[in-house]
Amino acid sequence: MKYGMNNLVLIVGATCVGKTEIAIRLAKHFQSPIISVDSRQFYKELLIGTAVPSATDLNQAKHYFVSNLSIFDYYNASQFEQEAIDLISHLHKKHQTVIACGGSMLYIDVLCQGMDIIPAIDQLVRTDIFSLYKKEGIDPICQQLKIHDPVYYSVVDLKNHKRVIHALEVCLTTGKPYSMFRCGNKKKRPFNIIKIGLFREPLDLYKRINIRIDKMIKNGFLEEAYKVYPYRFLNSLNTIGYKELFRFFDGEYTLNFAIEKIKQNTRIYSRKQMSWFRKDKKINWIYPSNSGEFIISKLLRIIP
RNA sequence: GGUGCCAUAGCUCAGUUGGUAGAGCAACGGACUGAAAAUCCGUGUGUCCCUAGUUCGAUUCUUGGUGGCACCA
Repeated sequence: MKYGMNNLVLIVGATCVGKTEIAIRLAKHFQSPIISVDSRQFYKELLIGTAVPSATDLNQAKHYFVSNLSIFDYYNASQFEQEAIDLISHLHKKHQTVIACGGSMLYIDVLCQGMDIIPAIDQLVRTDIFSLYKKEGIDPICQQLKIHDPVYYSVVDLKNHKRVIHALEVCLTTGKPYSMFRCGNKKKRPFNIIKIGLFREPLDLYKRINIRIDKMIKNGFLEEAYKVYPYRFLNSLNTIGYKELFRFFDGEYTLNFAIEKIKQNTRIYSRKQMSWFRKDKKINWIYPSNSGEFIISKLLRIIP
């Protein structure tokens, strides 16, 4: 680590592992703000179901990217990259160490190494392609992609409609193959990044997940979800917890079944997170089952 | 007590005209560059309830058990 350089201490880990508590302890130690890297805590209408930190926790340190958007806003990882990087460089003027904390895998990677620059998609192109997909399925989209970008066509998962559709959107908007923009360059950030991963054994984690979800229900998750039920078609509401409760409101699920499904899908999500994080060799893993003081003293040995 | 039906993967069930078996869900693993809590992909050894018999060979047919369900007394 270079002397005198600014730090970004990034706390990652599966949902429910206990990131918030550690982040706040560190933030208090360094007198530093916290940047949330959680793609669902952005939305101000979603509080209980996305487990945003409590009011008390939020008062312990200045938080950014929490409740900063509405469910009606369009947002993506590239926008987050720009906003977060600008904010961090601003914060580094006052704080040598800034804390970041969250579990959204793509957003974490984008924060650390950036994303390729792609022109904004034309809205007309987007709706055209989507209605074609709705009408005729993925095949005609794949065929068009084959013509416009044979390179990407040969590597993309052709069954994953989101990838295929996006690639074609870029081709048709720009008139150039999507693979031209997709170079995968990793950006160097002008600060040290210290990645800390919190790990718990699955059974321990699953127990915490169950407790948290039961608590959410007790704290009024149903009311919160019912308020946004009319807008269920929004992407921001295609979210674990909300989507299962919507099916309960539809009469398709009983409440108990919906709650079981939320727990189950949260477990699955935690495994997907771990399968992403396992590949990242820069993460320093620690076990948060130890006492808070012990962990902080251990972390301070890692952080320059 | 009598009769009938059922017993196969963690669960719900297919199936094998006798050559040791497969779907859905669950579980687990993986991918991931502008919708990412999204989206997509991969993985099935299980005493085919037990016992005895027929057979080269039984999860499959027969006998007798055990358990469950239904109907009749």
